[in-house]
Amino acid sequence: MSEDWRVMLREKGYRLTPQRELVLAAVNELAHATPEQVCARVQETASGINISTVYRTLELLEELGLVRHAHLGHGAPSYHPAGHHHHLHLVCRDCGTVSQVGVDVAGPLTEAVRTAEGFEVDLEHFAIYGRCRGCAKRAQA
Amino acid sequence: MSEDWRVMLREKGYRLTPQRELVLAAVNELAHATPEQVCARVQETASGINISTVYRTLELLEELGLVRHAHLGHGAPSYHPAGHHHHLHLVCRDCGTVSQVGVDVAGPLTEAVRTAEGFEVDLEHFAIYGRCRGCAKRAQA
DNA sequence: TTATATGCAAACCCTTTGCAATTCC
DNA sequence: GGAATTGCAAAGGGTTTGCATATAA
Repeated sequence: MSEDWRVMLREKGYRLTPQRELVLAAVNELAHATPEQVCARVQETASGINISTVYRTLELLEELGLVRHAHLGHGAPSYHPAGHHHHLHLVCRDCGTVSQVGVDVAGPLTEAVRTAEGFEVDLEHFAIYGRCRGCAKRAQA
Repeated sequence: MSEDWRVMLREKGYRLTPQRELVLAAVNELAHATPEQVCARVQETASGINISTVYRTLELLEELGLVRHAHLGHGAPSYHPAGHHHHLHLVCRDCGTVSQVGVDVAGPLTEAVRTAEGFEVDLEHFAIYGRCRGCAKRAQA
């Protein structure tokens, strides 16, 4: 499975470039990273790479199903390997901490919305906002 | 209740300005609007108002609990009156349509996350991403 | 009177685009 | 060789900032 994507690239008429390999490797290593962070990582190896190449490459890798992105806040999105097992992101409005929970907690909501609206929910795309345990305690004090 | 906020403003040491009245009125009338849209609406009455005043005022009104904002997509946030009864936003990844459902569908998720993580969920802040009925059908075809 | 609020212009962050130069196949 | 890809620089959307001017209280 690790080499398949090079084949996939070619089959779709794309070319295999060092930049594309490095960007994919960076996303895999960093697990959750903004385009800026991916760029910084790649520049450790290939100092010449440009931020616009990173953006174009992330878009391509996402189209190929190799990476995905999630919006965890008001800033830049976060890219992660598509292979990672699924999880929701919990973002604390006060301290900004990001934690994760399995998608299964969303089962009833997903079902309810599907039944009521015919809408297919993808809760992984946007973070779930709220207050973490510590900040919730602090807020009610 | 409609005039209370002027009192609240003063008590906190803020001043009552025409700009603040107009921005609040615009949010109430538009129900869901970006800062840009609020600005445009206010300019119908007071052509001189500046976009930075709109940003500053929306922040203030939110601090006072008079308006709230939600992130419905990658673009600008959407401001709405705080009084409105609560609802979640469903955003279709394909056609972009925004629909609404009551907060109650989120009950089980809210409970599960609270129990498991001590995290207090606010599902209204970020939209729920996915595919609306029409686009879901189209996608599987 | 005087501290707060405004308008303006400039800067900011994040992202996209046009185009000439480069590189993969 | 020729099309796809890159780097660069410039522009774009959305937002924030510093500062002089205006205004509510």
